[in-house]
Amino acid sequence: MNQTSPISIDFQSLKERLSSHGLKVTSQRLIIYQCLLMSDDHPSAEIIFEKIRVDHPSISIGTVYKTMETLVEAGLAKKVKTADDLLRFDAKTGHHNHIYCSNTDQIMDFDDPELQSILEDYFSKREFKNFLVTDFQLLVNGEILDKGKRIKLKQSK
Amino acid sequence: MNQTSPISIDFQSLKERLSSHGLKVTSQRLIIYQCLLMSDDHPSAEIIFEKIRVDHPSISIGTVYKTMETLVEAGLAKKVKTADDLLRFDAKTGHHNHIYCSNTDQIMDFDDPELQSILEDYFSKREFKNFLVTDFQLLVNGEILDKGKRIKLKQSK
DNA sequence: CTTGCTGCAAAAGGTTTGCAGCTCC
DNA sequence: GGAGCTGCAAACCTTTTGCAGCAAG
Repeated sequence: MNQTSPISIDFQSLKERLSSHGLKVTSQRLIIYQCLLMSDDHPSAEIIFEKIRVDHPSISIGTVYKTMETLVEAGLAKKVKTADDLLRFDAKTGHHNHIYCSNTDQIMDFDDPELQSILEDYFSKREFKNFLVTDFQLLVNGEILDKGKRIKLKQSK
Repeated sequence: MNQTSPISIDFQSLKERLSSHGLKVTSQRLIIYQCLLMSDDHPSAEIIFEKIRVDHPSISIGTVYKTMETLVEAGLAKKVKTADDLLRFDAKTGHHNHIYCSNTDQIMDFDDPELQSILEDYFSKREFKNFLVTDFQLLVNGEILDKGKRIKLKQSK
């Protein structure tokens, strides 16, 4: 878990990825998408906005929301949600599970081929009456024991 | 899945359950808790409010929110969240998984002892460095094939 | 040129909060 | 009688929307 993304994040490949998904290439989309790809912490729209704003003060929060929605629709990002709150995003669109720490509010990727095959095996055998399974995801909740490394990102609640 | 709750829902037992959890017994809490227990569809605060309002027009939405929060804190209810949106509630506090239909916005309980033991087995063997697993939950996404039975509850989106 | 994206500001939910009065214990 | 609930309304925050102007293809 927490490995770096295998996707190259130079603007040229991002441009190609956007246009191959039928999206117009704009500087805002490139920056937002790049920011998401460089984040391994499943940022919210607000967090992406704050990060980008440092270098691109004219960006607007509405654009971030719209772009995230567009990326999700295009299949270039996924929505993630925890037992607590807030919508957050993930550039890894392949199947994987998540670990959520309720103390620090961190979401970490949790990729384990063994678990994956256990679950796929189970679902291939299991029949659902009148229900088509499109996707499944395991969310592991718990607490990071390694204290003091991070502070809670959330604005209280 | 979709079995009726094993919890008795007469006011006397509800009173006892509330006070044994250190909560004052009020008519609003009894009604709200009873409504949640009788629901197998993981209602939102808004839905509970609408259901209750029919017979108890003086109830306020703020009370419903506060009471739900209180019940969750007391361990008498759980929060549930889907890949889409909205916070919803579940009176079943024991470990179980959920099935979510993105077409109708229904959340169904998904209790399978076989799956449960597979997962417990996996987690007992799996070690997490610096992470204490308190809970895990599988969310199955998909579509109900049995069309026409229900309409989407959600107010668009 | 035309489509569709951006920025702005206003609006729209859903949820929380402050407070006075009332209830339960 | 006092702690702690309730109802009401206002506030809050995140997200969405409408629209005029602008940029990409």
